[in-house]
Order: sequence, then structure tokens, then C-alpha cells
Amino acid sequence: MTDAVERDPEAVSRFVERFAAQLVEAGLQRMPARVFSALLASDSGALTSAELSERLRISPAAVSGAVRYLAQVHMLSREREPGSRRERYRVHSDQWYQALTNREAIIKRWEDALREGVASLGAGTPAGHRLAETLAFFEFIEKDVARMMERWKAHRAELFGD
Amino acid sequence: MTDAVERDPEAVSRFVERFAAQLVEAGLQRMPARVFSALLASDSGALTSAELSERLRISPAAVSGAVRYLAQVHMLSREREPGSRRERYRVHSDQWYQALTNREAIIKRWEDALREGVASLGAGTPAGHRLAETLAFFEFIEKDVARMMERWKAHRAELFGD
DNA sequence: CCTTAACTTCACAAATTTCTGAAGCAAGCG
DNA sequence: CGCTTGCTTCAGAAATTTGTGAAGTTAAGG
Repeated sequence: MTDAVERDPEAVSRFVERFAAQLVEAGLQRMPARVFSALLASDSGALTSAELSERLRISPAAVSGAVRYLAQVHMLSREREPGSRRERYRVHSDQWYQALTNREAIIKRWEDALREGVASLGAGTPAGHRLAETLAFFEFIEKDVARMMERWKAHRAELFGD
Repeated sequence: MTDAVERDPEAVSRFVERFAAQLVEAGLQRMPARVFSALLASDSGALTSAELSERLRISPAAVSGAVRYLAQVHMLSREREPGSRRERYRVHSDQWYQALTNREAIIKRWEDALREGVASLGAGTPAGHRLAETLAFFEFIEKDVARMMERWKAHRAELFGD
């Protein structure tokens, strides 16, 4: 076991499934959501493939797929235990806050599409104007979110100590 | 036609499909994404069910479903033209900026699930502590986003005039 | 009132997604 | 070296989602 003695596996599982369901509703796929929730609810903050497979009652293949996705969007990081081919998957708090806000790549592509739209519909048209305003909005958000994260760090230090 | 003479229906359609694809990738369903994009790219900013049906080549049933969803998440508003049973669906810029940031309902439910998690896993446990920090993060974000929207309004006024 | 236009709801067929078991591959270990 | 363990890939069965046609509902207009 990676975790300290679990209080109540039943309660943990209930939380995992409940939180995962909310993530699914927000657009995340089912397995990634469950894997992520399981990590979040683990004392160590890191679990192996076998542990995830057992706790969530899913095949190693499902773990593999979910983990690949989560790593891609930076919601977990992979750790190789030296001298073993066992891998552990970890949620790093900073990392995942960023993943949620840092939709940067997505926003960038929205901006590209909008820029093209302004050009092809004509900057003078009402539609073109609407797209331009939307574009400006995203450009603004992008910068401001970075500042918000700074404020969060300060706030966190205040709450939990640094 | 609700719109002024369209520059190039081909170009409009290309933008609509391209932008919709990006929205889909971000988690929106296909039809809502297409309907929303079509509205965004219309000169009037509002279209009837029949117009959407024709421009997107989809059935009235599909329009109905998409529109119901979009209205629910406040990404468009329904307008009844007085003295007609024709309805028009409109994107109101303020409204949809909010819809994107204002994931308030979703975040609230995340917070609820996290609060339950802290309680049932124990606030003293490492897992409980991680959940509590996550909860604090969302509570912070929730408040700060409101302030960010204020700053956006000021910035927009500066860019486009009030 | 009755007709008709405009949307909505519903059942179902089609397409897509999801998850699994099985096979494959790679890295420790004997 | 070859065995074994652990992750990954893949093909396919099962479940889910999606979009349609058709029937249903509501309200304007005669």
C-alpha cells in the first residue's frame, strides 16, 4: 500500500465517484475523471497503476489510457521509481491548478480561429466587429489569469503558511 | 433573411465550422457549438430556428435541442417577436462572456463535493488537507473572477469606446 | 373555433465512444 | 540470456450519444 492506513475505504470511494461525476459533467472523460479523483483522495497523492486498477475496479488498459490523457493535459506527472519498472502517478497541487486555468493552448486556438474570422468576414461588418470584441476578451483573460494565479499563491501562503 | 447581404456565405460557413470544432474540443457538444458559432458569425447576432436549420443543414429538432442547451447555460437568449410565433435566438456579448467564466454552478457543486470529502476523509489526514486546499482554491477563484470581469469591462470601454 | 405555422418531444437507427481481454514490448533480475 | 513483471497497444463487443423523421403541442390568424 502506498497510503497510510485508510480511514474508511467506503467513504473514500464514495467521494471519488462523486467528485469524478462532477468532473465528467464539466467535460472530462469518465476514466480520467475517476483516476484523477482517486489520486486527489489518496493520502500520498501518488498511486501506482496496479493500485488504481484495484481501487477503481478497472483494467490496466483503462488506467493506461486515462493516465496518458491526464499527463498530456498536465493534470498529473509520471514518476519512475528508480530500480523498478513500476510507475507512480502523482497530482502536484500547483500543477493541477494550472491545468484548470491554463487552458492556454485551447484559448490560443480560439484566438486563431477568431482572427481568421475577422479577416474573412471583414473587420467592418457587424459580425466582424463581434468577433474582434470576442478576440479582445480572450486576449485580456489570458493575461489576467496569470495575475490571478499570483494572487492565489499569496492567498494560499496566508491561509496555510508557506 | 435576418442578416444584411452576406459577403461570402462560403467564408462564413468555413469560420462557423472551424470555430465550432474548437469549441467541441473544449468540451461543448457538436450541435450547440455549431449553433453558437453561427450566431456569433451572423451580422444581426440573432437568427431564427429556420435560418439556423438552413445554414447548418440540420433538422428543426436538432436546432431545438441545441438551443435548449445553450439557453440553459446562458450562452444565448430567446426572443419572441411580438405578433408571431417565430422565435429568435440571440448572442448577447455580455451574456456569453459570463457563461464562459461564470462556471459558477459547476464550481459550486465541486465545492460541495470537496467539502463532503474533507469531512468524510478527515480534515487531519493528508488527503483531507489536499482537498481542503483545493476547496480554498475554488473559493478564491470564484471571487476573483468577478473582479476580473470588472476589469474587462473597463478595458473594453477603453478599446471600443463606451 | 378551426387551420396552420412554429417549435418541441419522442422513438429509433446510426455513429461514436468506451472499456476490456489478449497480445506485444521493454526493462529488471536471476 | 531468458524469464517475469508491468505498462501499452489493439481489435472488437457493449454502451452511450447523436440526429432524424414523425407525431404532438401551442398559439396566431382567419
